[in-house]
Formats: sequence, C-alpha cells, structure tokens
Amino acid sequence: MLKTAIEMDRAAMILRLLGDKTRLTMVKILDSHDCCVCEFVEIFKVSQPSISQHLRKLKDVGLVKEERRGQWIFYSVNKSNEYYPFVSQILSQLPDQDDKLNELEKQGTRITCC
Amino acid sequence: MLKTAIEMDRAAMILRLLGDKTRLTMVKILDSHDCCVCEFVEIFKVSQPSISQHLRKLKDVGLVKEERRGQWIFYSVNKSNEYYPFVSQILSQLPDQDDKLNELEKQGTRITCC
DNA sequence: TTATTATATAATGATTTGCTTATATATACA
DNA sequence: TGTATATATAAGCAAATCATTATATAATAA
Repeated sequence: MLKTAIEMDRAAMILRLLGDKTRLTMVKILDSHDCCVCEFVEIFKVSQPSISQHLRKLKDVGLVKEERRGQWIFYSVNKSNEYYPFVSQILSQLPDQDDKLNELEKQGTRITCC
Repeated sequence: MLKTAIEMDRAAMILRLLGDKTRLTMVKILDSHDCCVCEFVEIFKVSQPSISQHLRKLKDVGLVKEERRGQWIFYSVNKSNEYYPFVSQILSQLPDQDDKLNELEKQGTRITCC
C-alpha cells in the first residue's frame, strides 16, 4: 500500500461528506472563490442555519476554513488539508459552477467587501 | 461546462453511494476481482442480507453487474457504466485491498468455482 | 445606545440509512 | 426426491441526516 493513499474509512467519511448536493456544490465553488454564508443562502435557496450547518461539517474535518471580514465571515477551501488532494481530484471531474456566482453578480447580491 | 462532466446531482448521488466503508471497499475489490456474496460476508463480518442490500444499491445504479455461476452469484464492476470513469478515478486513489482476498485464500474460503 | 445585519447554535421532526431476523427462491448434492 | 447451500427480499428498529424555527452572539449603522 502506498504511503500516500488515504485510508478506506477516511475516504468513505470524505465521500459521505461530499455526497450531498449542497455541500458538493459549495466545495466546488469554494475551490475557486471565497464566499460568505449569505451568498450560499442566496444560491441554494435554503435557510441560513442549514447553510451554516453544512459549512460546519466541512470545517469540522478541516476541508474549509473561515475568516471574518467586517460583518461577514468568508469561507475558503483549506488547500493544505490532508484530504485536499483526494477531494481536489474529485472536484476536477465536476462542471464548474461559475454560473451560480454570475447569477449573484447580476442580482447585485454578490458580496465583495474588503 | 464540459460535455463529459458528470452532473452535480448525479455526482453527489454516486459519492453518497461510495460514502459507506463497506460499499467503497466492495467496489475497490470488485474493480480488480469478481467476488460472490459469501466472500463479502466473510470479509466484512456482517450478515448476508446486509451484503446483498449493499450490492443491490450498487446494482441499482448500474455500477456492478451480477452473473450466476452454478450455485454462486458473482458480482463484478460494470466498466461500461456511465459513472465508471468518475468512480474509477476515485478508486485509483485508494489503497489496494488484496489483503482481504489473500486472507480468504489462507482460510480456504475463497470461492474459485467455474 | 439602540436597531439592523450576519452568523452560529439549540431544539425539533420527518426521512433515510444500515443493520438485524425471518422467510422465500434457486441450485446442487446425496 | 429430499436436504443443504447461496442468495434475495420483507419487516422492523435504532441511529444518522437534513431540513426547519427559535434564539444567541457579534459587528455595523443610526
């Protein structure tokens, strides 16, 4: 077994985490753009606590990190996380989600503070 | 968006399917060796219906196929399935599980009919 | 200071999941 | 043919999941 291979139980845990359409799309978006909670609320049309809970799960395994900027808390992918190489390979096979952020731009609800 | 990219909801569905340690290990094993139900029962130490139910889920999305050989039903990965390229890339990042089958050989519980 | 905005957490409930045991079906063997 | 073996399906149950509403906390604006 390669030293670099992810363990099966860790891999299953990560796949289960990504096996939710909302979280998977979040991570795909965050892989190329920082976003704050309210942007995700707008994109996914679910309640703010629901978004916060998804982000919490991603943060709990260290896959995303948060950073306060004024009134907002921005999330980004933690590319130095041990699971990132595994996740990154998966994300690379997914269609880019730029249309979601472009939609926010058009609506004027994209947050571009700081 | 690339024509070849898997849709987000399909991707999430596949990841959720693989996001179970038993199923993930099954698919990893099946990717290189056909196996029958009773071998998985031996490997995973869970009930036979539990194994059958996992295989059913994998079969329902077309990721594995079955073939009767005498008294046994052998399962294998359906490499022509539309999701196989996506899955294959994930499997390639996992440690090989040959030790599981080697263990069966040692115990003499490997099925090598037909 | 008070009101507003952004976010997190707690509590709750419906649905899904993954196991179990019991049972049905199909093949193989004596 | 009758019995054993391999597998599938059904039913039941505990735990996990994902949403919601209510509430708490922190920063900003008036």
